[in-house]
Amino acid sequence: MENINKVEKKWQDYWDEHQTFQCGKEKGKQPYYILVEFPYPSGSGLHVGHVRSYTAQDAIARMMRLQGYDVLYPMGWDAFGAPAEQYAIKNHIHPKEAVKENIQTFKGQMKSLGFSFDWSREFSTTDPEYYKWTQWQFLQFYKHGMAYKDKIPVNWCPTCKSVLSNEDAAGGVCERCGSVVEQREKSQWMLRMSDYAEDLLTGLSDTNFADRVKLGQINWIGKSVGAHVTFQIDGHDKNFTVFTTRCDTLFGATYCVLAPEHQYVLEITTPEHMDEVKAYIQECAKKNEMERTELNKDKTGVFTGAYAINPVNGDKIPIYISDYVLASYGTGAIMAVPAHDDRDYEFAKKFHIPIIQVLEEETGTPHENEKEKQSIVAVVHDPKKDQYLTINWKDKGGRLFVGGTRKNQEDAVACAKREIQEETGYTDIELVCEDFTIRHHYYAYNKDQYFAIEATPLLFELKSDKKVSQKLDPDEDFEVEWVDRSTIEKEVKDELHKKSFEYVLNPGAMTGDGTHVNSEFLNGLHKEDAINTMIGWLEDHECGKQQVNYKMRDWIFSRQRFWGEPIPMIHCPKCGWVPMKEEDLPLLLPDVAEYEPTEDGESPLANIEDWVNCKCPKCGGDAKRETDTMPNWAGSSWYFLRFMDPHNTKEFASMDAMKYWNRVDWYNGGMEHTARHLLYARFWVQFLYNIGLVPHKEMIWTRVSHGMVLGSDNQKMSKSKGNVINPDDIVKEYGADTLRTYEMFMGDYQMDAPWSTDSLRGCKRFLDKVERLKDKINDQEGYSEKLEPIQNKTIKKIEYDMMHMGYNTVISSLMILANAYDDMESITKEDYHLFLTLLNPIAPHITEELNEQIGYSPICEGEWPIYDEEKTVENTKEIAVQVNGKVRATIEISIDDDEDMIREKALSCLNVMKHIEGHEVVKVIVIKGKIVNIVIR
RNA sequence: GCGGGUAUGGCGGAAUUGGCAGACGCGCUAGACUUAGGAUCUAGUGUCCCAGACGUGCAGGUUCAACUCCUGUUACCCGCACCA
Repeated sequence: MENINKVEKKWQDYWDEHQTFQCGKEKGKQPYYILVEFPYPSGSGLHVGHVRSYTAQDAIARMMRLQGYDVLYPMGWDAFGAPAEQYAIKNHIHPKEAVKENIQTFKGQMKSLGFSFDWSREFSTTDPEYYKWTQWQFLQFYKHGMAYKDKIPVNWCPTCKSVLSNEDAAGGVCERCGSVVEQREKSQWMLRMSDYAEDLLTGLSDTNFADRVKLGQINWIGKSVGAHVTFQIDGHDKNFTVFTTRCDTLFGATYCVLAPEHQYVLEITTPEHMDEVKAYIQECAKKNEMERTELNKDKTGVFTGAYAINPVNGDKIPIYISDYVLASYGTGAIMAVPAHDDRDYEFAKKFHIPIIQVLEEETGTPHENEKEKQSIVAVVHDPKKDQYLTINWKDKGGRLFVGGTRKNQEDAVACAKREIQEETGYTDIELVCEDFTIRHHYYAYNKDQYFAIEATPLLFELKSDKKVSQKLDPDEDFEVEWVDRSTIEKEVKDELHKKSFEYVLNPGAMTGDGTHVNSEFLNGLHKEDAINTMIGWLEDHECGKQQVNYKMRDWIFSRQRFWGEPIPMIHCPKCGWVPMKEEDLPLLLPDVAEYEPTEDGESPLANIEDWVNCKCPKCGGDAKRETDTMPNWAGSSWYFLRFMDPHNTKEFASMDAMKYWNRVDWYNGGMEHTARHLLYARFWVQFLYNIGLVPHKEMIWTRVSHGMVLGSDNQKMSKSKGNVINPDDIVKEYGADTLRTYEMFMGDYQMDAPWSTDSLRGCKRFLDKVERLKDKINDQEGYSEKLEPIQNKTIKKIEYDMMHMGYNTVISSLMILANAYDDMESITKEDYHLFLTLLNPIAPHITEELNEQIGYSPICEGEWPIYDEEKTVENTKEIAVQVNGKVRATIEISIDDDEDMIREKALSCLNVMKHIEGHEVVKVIVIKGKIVNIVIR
């Protein structure tokens, strides 16, 4: 098409002039709300990644409008935030100006791509008319006791001079600038999001989020059910509480650990340990989170000199402090059970703390009337040959290690040494490790007896080949063989011996399920029952109770920045914190030229005296404003509600408008926002619901996430890699429709896909071909009969695929349809118009233009075609005939052929006959309309 | 370590319920039309020892039939990461 950009502009202007995409105007249509994450208007302009998701949602919006829905597809700007502030500081302009410029760029780009947004609903989170309501909602949080100020250790970015949320400081580095985050104490506004942990979890069942999105939410909330257990401190009139998910292992607790920041540490530390403890605490304070959570870090810690009393057995167990216990999770204190927790195991090994096994893994099947025995499984390793000593019982038991029963008073090691000597003759061996016992059930045929044995796995190292003669019973008929590891993995079949080998080769805590031992009233119980029994015991003895814990904490809601919504709170020396009067909102940001953060980390607003000084709304006395602003996540937590009623000056959105649109039917965004933004937004909405301001507890029904557009080198696009594609360049050279078509065609929408300019050209060729098809138009009326099946099938497929995000197959089926048109001598005008309508949601400009050229009224004002199910079925079909699962022929079947007929046809194929000749036909499977399989012998 | 995802030609990727693997596009090869081709058209294009056999990361299993279901395993990607 000549001058593609001019044609595109023509139709963009047409849509603007006719307000084609304004919604909510007509009564009686079914509303449908399609949402894409509104962008942060950065200085670098629209990314091809934006184009991908906006086009996808645009295609659905355009199709559904033609189908008669009242489609809300809005766009706005999430424009508060650090980059705009930084940019403004650098260029000595107000961030407002920078944002205005960027919005203009973004909007221009979006228009040039023909997205069918309802621009009449546009707003920016930085508009006072919008952030007035963000502030108003903050006041509601405050008034309902959901916002509070608290002095807490916070993540401090020394470069941005700002406090960061845990989320923004993920991994111990500032998300914005990458600096290493420090810990500081600061008074911060907080929202009680943790109160909503359970509701946020259960609310997921009222949504249709993709599974991976739901999982992201669940993991972030991090629920764990466990117990609180209270430990008395020996010699003190004090106790402390630990959180544990495994209170069933309490009999195995051999020490406790407090976080270095725990309030009791200095009080309980004995004088002789004080110096060491203080030094350790200091060391930890210096370390930032990054260092503390460093990979594979060795456990560190010190003994306080104090002891705790284990409530179940009265044992005195040492109290340590260590930074592997986090002050911020649970109670900041743990009971340590080294036998059954990996971290405790590691710590206990390092500090030589006793390890008590209280849980035995079980193998085999339990049976009545079992005889109890204690036994060993001894693995002997020869380091010189890297082989293991086995006993090959051949068909009388296969390959095993040395095993045997413990005699009276004999310990496991002695027993193992004796058995090794008796069965193999080796004597010069050294114990490497003795692992946790395993409970094994088996049946001994020779004794006609069921046994339950407690077996100790042991590992020895062979020092030399020194041997004495074996001492065998007459019935002991086996070969002693040294074999390597792979042979053992293949040939040792016995469950107990297999497990034992695994145990001794990878010694560590036993964290799985099993049977309790050494645990008095829990003995014999499995994990689940034991936990319940123990909780009952703890509650009866008033030293513990069931407790649920969440990883998710309260939301730190303060930022020491200029470019955010001011928090509408006033501090009065007499009245304390006082909320602003609602009628005084919005609290505007001042128009000043300087807003660098202060050195001590106060918000830039603190420097602006005119602004800070005010009167107390309660007593009228001199007071000061809060100078912190809200985090970036605030404005984006409710913007989708505002789109339903964007010009309302009395409410953030009217209940009527929200009831009309009902909720966001389909929300698309990046995977990177599916955890945090979505959680904040849901929390915000649930709160509004609880105070009666929105119609549903969950206002977002479906949430999907798109894959990234990668550079042609398969790497994330970035300026430094030089692989960035600017959508403007593509639009200019190939046109918006080509870019849109390509981005929909490039691959599975939910997965990352690399950019390919070659493939883009292919899409251009496709659109050119569509244009050329116009030359085939004849002067006949209606649809070409020959094309009707494929036309109807294509309509059906496109509808299905669109709603299932199969955009790439939407286009491939359109390509197939185009090829079918191309194979025709000629096509009718109606055929052509149909094709243009189907392609229109993806490529709206060129289809409108061609449609106009053949004399039709605009597609955007027309209707989506309705397919005829009957016509999607073709009269004849070719199906495959298999012989023993291999395709040997194809046959043509007619729609009314019955099974016998099809069987007949299949069996009479020449090639099929050749393959069944001389064989017996066992059966013939006929799957109607699909396949015939002839099974022969 | 935990959680999730992915693996199919030279490339991007199809295969809705187990039913002809490789749709569609790119790239490539040959030819046609052309002064020309980054235009268009025609034919071809998984591999091989090519009447056939083998092929969806690898090893098994279920089935008349497996990319699809089950068991085990490897690699890569993403998220979380001492969460008791």
